[in-house]
Amino acid sequence: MSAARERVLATASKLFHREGIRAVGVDRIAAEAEVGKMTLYRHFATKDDLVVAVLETRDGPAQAALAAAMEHAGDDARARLLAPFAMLEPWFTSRGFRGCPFMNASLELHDPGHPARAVARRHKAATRDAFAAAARAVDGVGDPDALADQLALIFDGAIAQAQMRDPASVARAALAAATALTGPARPARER
Amino acid sequence: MSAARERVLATASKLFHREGIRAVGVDRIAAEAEVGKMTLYRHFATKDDLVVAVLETRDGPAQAALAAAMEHAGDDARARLLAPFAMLEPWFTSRGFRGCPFMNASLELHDPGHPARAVARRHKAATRDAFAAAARAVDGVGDPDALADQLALIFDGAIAQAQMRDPASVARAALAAATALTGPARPARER
DNA sequence: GCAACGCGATACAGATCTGTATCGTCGCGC
DNA sequence: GCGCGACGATACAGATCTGTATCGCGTTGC
Repeated sequence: MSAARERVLATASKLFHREGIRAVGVDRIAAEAEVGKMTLYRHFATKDDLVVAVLETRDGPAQAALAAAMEHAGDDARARLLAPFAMLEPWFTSRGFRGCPFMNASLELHDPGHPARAVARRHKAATRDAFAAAARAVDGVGDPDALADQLALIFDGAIAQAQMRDPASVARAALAAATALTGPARPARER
Repeated sequence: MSAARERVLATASKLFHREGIRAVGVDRIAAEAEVGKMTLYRHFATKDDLVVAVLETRDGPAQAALAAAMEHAGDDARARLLAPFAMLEPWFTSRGFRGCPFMNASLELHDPGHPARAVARRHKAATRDAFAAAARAVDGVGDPDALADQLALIFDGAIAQAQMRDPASVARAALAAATALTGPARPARER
């Protein structure tokens, strides 16, 4: 609604992701958003409220990007399920890669009761459900829900490890593991 | 060597893990370690130095715990390789579970050049190598190094997700994925 | 018995953080 | 044309953080 509010959200989102939540103060956010500090506090009562709002605005686009990667993979259901893993390597090696904002927030805001962590939990549940829906479309998958749990696990593991090991080899390992767990292509011929 | 230094290290390790690195100040560490602030700064020139020292003292015991879990699994090489994944569920559901200190530090200390992140990288490389060594002992594993990459990925993914999803089901998914990727038991009979 | 050193306690400097208070101004609706 | 509300700027309060400076005590080696 408000242009100032949008500028604050976009600036905070960028700075939080690039430098961390605790490392960026509200003064800096207001200055870089070219907004008075009181304007910021009129829209977001506390910094925690701003953090929650930032994560909530990031959830939609993040899910859309996952869906777009699957959609872009074409008609084959197995290729669609594995498409997110194929895009990990270019993502990890892209400039400014900083991991998953929801995971970062959860681990940085150490208190388990922090409201931002509830947003992260919802985001992770939605991601897992997207994998489950895609897995149900693949022939020969015995337990799509169990497979979705495993793929979501690999997905987040790759994002976490990409910041502690060689990102390209982590991405390749994730794709290999996801491919192996999904099973061979077109086993329907067997039946 | 110094008793005061040991108390500082132990106290910092506990507080950093429980409440986060940035959330705990040096005044609090000195007070809870029953040590003067200047004593702390005589042993560790800066807080970053203390953080690095804490992580370095945690590396040895962490590797030892992994090795002990494998050792405790008995003689079967495949069971030894999978033993770390079998212990995830009790670990995740134990009181005070706070994830992996090295991963937490890496994501909390957002700057990629922070010296603590180098310690975390070494720790993760050592963990992967432990998986690789165990994988080489298992019959029927085609590429132990590739399998080690995948298992390390799942291990860290489980630790990360355990803080954002139901820990017990995350642990079960990790064990299932690791088991599936390692392949069937005793395929040597085939050849 | 004494000198030296490690240690604890405390005060301080300087920076930074969240959140509030105040004031002037601009723009839009009525 | 006018009043009201949103906005920008700035100063401030109070807390907290890292790192330094200083002083006095106790223990230990010689």
